Amino acid sequence: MQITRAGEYGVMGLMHLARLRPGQRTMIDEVSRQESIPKSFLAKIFQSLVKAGLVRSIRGAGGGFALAKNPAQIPVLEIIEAVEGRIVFQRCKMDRPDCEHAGGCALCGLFERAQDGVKEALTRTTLADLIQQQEAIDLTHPRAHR
Amino acid sequence: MQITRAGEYGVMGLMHLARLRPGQRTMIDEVSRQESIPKSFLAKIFQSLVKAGLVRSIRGAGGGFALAKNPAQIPVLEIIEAVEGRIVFQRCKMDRPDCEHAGGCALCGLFERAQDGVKEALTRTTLADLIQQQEAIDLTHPRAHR
DNA sequence: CGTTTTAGGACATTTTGAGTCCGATTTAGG
DNA sequence: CCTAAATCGGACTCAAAATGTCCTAAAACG
Repeated sequence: MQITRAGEYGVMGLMHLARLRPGQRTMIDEVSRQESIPKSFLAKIFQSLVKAGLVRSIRGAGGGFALAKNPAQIPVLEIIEAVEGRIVFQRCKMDRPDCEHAGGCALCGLFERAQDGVKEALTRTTLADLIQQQEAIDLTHPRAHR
Repeated sequence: MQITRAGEYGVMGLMHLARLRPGQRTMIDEVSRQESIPKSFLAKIFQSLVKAGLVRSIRGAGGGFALAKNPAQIPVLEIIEAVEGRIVFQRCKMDRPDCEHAGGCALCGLFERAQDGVKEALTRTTLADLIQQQEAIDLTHPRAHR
């Protein structure tokens, strides 16, 4: 019951991209160093983000990555699900649609509500919100690195 | 990002106990068969529930398990956390209290809100609610086995 | 062409999930 | 007291998932 490192790194990576001047691109190596994320792991994560259409990749010398959408249009849930796959708590319906609990079992109903609780929180906050919140924190609580 | 089988089985086991006449006890073997849960796995899960004070165990011949509290006094979250350990999404504060993000980082804040979303749903529903909901479902959507 | 950079897949390692097994302990009943 | 019936607790196994690493290919710039 946790968000994986991969998902977390994905969000951090996108936060990094979102802080660039619009249109500017940056390389995996840069992001990796600045955010202290293992480079080849981050590379793989970015591949998922590209496939999900959140990031634009430019190959070859002078290439790199850039955000493909406005940060305010990217709910954090979308980032995490792009990396981790869809969040689904409830099991019986997904394993087999003709689940023995068909018609709904109380437990599955509850799990679905719990899942919606997570998703709601992760949907309400966008990448833009996250950056703005971070700036507010940095302002009132300054620290050398970052 | 899921509730584990162990947690799920724990809730199912307690639902089973809660359906007994008050004061009545039942054996692991009985619960295991009726709910189709591997016996020795369920045994281990029940140990956690006993330690958490949700279930009373009676050892020796003629022993078994019985609910230790009123089902209406048992939020499902309590069951799941008894079995799985506490639900904590956020990682930096727990790995080391002097986390580099001290003072709060935006991402941890978000994860905390997501976590609260799950916990809220699992706290609001009690074991008694779950059983009542299940009865309602069984009524409108009858099926042979259970 | 050669260098830089992403793409993609195969591989390695560690942790977690999901059980199993077995000896110890407790208790009821004969 | 002895035995059968239960839970207790820990060690163990096995598989899957998380977390990376590595290497070759492909693309693009100069």
